[in-house]
Amino acid sequence: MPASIGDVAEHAGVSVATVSRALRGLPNVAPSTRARVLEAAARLGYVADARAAGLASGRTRTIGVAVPLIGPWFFSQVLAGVEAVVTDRDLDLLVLTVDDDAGRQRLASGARLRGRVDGVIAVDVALTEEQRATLAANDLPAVLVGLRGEDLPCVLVDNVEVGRTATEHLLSLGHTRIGLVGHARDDPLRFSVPEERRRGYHEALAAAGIEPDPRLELDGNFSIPGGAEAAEALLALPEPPTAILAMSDEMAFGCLRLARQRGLAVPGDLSVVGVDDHDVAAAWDLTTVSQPVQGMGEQAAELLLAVIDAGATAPAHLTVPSRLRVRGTTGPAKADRTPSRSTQDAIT
Amino acid sequence: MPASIGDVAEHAGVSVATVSRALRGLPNVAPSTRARVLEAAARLGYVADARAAGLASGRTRTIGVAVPLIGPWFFSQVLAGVEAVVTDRDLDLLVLTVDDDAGRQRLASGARLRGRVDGVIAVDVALTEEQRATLAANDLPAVLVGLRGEDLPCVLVDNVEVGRTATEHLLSLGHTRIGLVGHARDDPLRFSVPEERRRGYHEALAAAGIEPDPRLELDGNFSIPGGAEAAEALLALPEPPTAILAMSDEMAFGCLRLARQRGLAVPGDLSVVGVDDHDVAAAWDLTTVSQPVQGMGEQAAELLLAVIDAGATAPAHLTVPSRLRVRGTTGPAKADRTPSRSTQDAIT
DNA sequence: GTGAAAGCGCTAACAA
DNA sequence: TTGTTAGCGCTTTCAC
Repeated sequence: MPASIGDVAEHAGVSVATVSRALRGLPNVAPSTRARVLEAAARLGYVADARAAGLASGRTRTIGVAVPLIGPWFFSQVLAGVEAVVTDRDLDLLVLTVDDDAGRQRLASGARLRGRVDGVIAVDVALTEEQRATLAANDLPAVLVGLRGEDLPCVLVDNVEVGRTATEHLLSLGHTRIGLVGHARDDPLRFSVPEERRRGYHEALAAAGIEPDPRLELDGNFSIPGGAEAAEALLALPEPPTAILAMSDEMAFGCLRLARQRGLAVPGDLSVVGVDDHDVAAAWDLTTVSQPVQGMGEQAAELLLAVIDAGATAPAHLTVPSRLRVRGTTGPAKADRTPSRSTQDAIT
Repeated sequence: MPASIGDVAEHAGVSVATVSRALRGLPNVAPSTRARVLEAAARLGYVADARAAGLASGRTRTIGVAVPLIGPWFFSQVLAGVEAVVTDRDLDLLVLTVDDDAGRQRLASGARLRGRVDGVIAVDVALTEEQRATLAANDLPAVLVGLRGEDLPCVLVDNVEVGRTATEHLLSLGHTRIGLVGHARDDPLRFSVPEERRRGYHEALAAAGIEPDPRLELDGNFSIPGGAEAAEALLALPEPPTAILAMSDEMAFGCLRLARQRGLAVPGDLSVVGVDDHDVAAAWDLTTVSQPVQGMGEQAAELLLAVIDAGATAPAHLTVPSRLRVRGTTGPAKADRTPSRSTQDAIT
């Protein structure tokens, strides 16, 4: 049975109101009184019950983050970013995974979050148009990361630019057959990231006068094995690509693994570019388009806290910069690759 | 202003007690009454306030996880494991970072957690003996992951075995000069993992009749850059090692990067073995000692829930298995490496 | 099967 | 500067 505020009051010989004030550092408490209260609280090991404090004050001092998954690099980095600012403000962090429509509905309606958090950050949560509206209409302050929502503050990357930048880099190296490894969602209207990156890829190809070849665009499931499988399928094509743009570094790692298994030189036989700038990317010497993932979490948290503190403001749409980082996995396209390959085959 | 239980009661024409019972699925509610209540609740979009429910019931339906950091792979995987079982039981997850002594003290004393969680899992939190005792004496159910605590339930890996297994593998390949890249904590009594792995390394060397060379044991900070730096220093030794045991895969990645930069063949010139079986390890073909990281999180959560549900039980100490996974970064030691190197130098 | 009422432990007006 | 008191919104006896 932990000590309650009444116990402290009794021991300090003051009222509970004074204990509350003294412990929260409010003004209008005599220094001597405050000292006595602090002493009594310390002696009793008193800590205010968060539920009771929250119930009475209307606040929870907790902010929620909704992610589809916790384990993958991207989400763990966003979480770390949010955590940094949340901890800095002496708030707590509630993490919830939202990976199905029931979860999205609960999130949008505010169910399960009432009395738990003062606001929520939804990271790559593929809400329907209607759910977004519900969330916005909700009394719960919310910020979106990764996906757009008109009437809500968002932290976004220009994913069309991401796709275009990476593709232009490969084009500039002379590649003309460029594989695209991404993710085919059931509903691209909701999880729009792959679709936008693909658009950038198409734009860059078009600008170079290259006709996109649908056979070069494969699903990689945003995972390492998925990337490997996609690369395998691409390389099995009659006219395989000389370069691959993977929509995440993890898929790029899968491509690199497959290339190594096939004995292909990178970038000699195959160039690979990723997206993210994963911690491991530099160690792997992977060319990639970086995004400030942790920074996105921080920005989202700042945005959310501003909404919570200031009440409703105009929903800010923040676009964070991406940047091409050229490293060792991309290089010039061979003038003629197929011949040299035939030669190899002949030798074998 | 969200609807309260009173509003629902009014709309359904029953008392608040009945609403509470009906909504929580308790028995002793007439089906027709329950239906009316559910209908009213749905119409009003009613959700019980978690603070009020918690205050009245004494429970929070939330469990806490304390980690030193959120971003690194190991912690994000443990979190994912915990999250899986927590979500399964329809509980919430509060994440807090504890990375300094003030934080450890707060955690041990239960401060900041009162009224927030029903129990806490501390992952690799380097508590002092005294703090562990405080935590154990606390009314807050707690489970430790990674570090031992006599009077608390723990989920552990046999880290001596981890070090021994990895070292024996290298010895069996003929390596005799084996570098060790780990972490030098101020107080190895508190964060004992590196010390234990080092012990296993020493044991294996001793069993092979090899005298340990302190110059071969370096700090790698459990990070990729740290691993690279350590590898650099090791390779700069007059008699460089032919193999490196890195205490984490991330440090092993750093070693591999450095090796590649130096133009060293792996495993031809240098063998590298890690610990963890990081997602990326397989893609990199890294030999490593795997531990069921996500599983450790799950086990810890199960243990904690058992303590919460069943009250105080004998503190279980669970040891999860580690396993050597031989892949491509380890190979036979060259018979004589130094000579061939001199030749190279001469040519250059 | 249902309701009345007493808290849960705190904060925030309002008095003094 | 300090105390009194009325909630915050729910759960939980205890009656009926």
